[in-house]
Amino acid sequence: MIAPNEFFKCLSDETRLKTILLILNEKELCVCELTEAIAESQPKVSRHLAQLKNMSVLSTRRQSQWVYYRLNDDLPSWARSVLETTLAAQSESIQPYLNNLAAMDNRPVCCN
Amino acid sequence: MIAPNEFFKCLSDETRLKTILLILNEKELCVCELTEAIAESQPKVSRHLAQLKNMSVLSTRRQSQWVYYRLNDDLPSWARSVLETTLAAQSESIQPYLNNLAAMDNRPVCCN
DNA sequence: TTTGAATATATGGTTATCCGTATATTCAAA
DNA sequence: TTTGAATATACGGATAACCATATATTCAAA
Repeated sequence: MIAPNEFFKCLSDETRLKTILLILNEKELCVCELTEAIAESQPKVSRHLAQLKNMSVLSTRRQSQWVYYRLNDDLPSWARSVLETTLAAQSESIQPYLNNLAAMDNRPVCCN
Repeated sequence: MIAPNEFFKCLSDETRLKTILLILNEKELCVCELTEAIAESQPKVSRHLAQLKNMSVLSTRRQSQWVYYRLNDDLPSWARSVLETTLAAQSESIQPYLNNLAAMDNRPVCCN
């Protein structure tokens, strides 16, 4: 049961907020997809994702070499609602990152 | 036009989040009311309020000796919606602070 | 015009956050 | 069983955030 201010702390970093909104938009994404989409270093992305998983905001699924992150199913409904509201207001500003995703070479094929 | 992650940073501190939710619930509150409600030092409360005003989350109105803080009317609707959602989910946990307010001695009378 | 209540700010110190770089781990294909 | 791609973590250093304490400011009543 994440405390509200702790949840907001998760959203207070630009990199983390971007990744969360992209994941919310795409259902699930692996680390290399996110790294490509937001054009940040792999360790930086990975570190923030680990933090979000640790805070129970995200959960993971391993698919051979790839680790897919998605929203934690147990996220409280108020928190999910906050994210949906934010995504709706930011749909335009995340478009460039979605474009990067679409243009990605050798994008792993989700098979599950 | 506050950036979403900056707005969430405002909510990431427990003291700031408490004050914002109380203000949202009560329409407007002065510094001494907030200080009494959440039982924190006056400089601490004042500093956080100044920060929230600086970020355009709150606005102020002077009433002789008292400075009343309220939500900034220009707050983007997504941000206001986030706050409403959070307040609805936290109405129980802010109750003790509302009780402190109600029990406050020499509470300034709002006359405007 | 002095006094006291309400509020704001300055100062210095402590802790938390974030980052780049380097390295470790895991897994599957060769 | 070695190699390379994907991911995770460790380490140091820089900056930001937060706080307690002390002091300044503002205003109205005396």
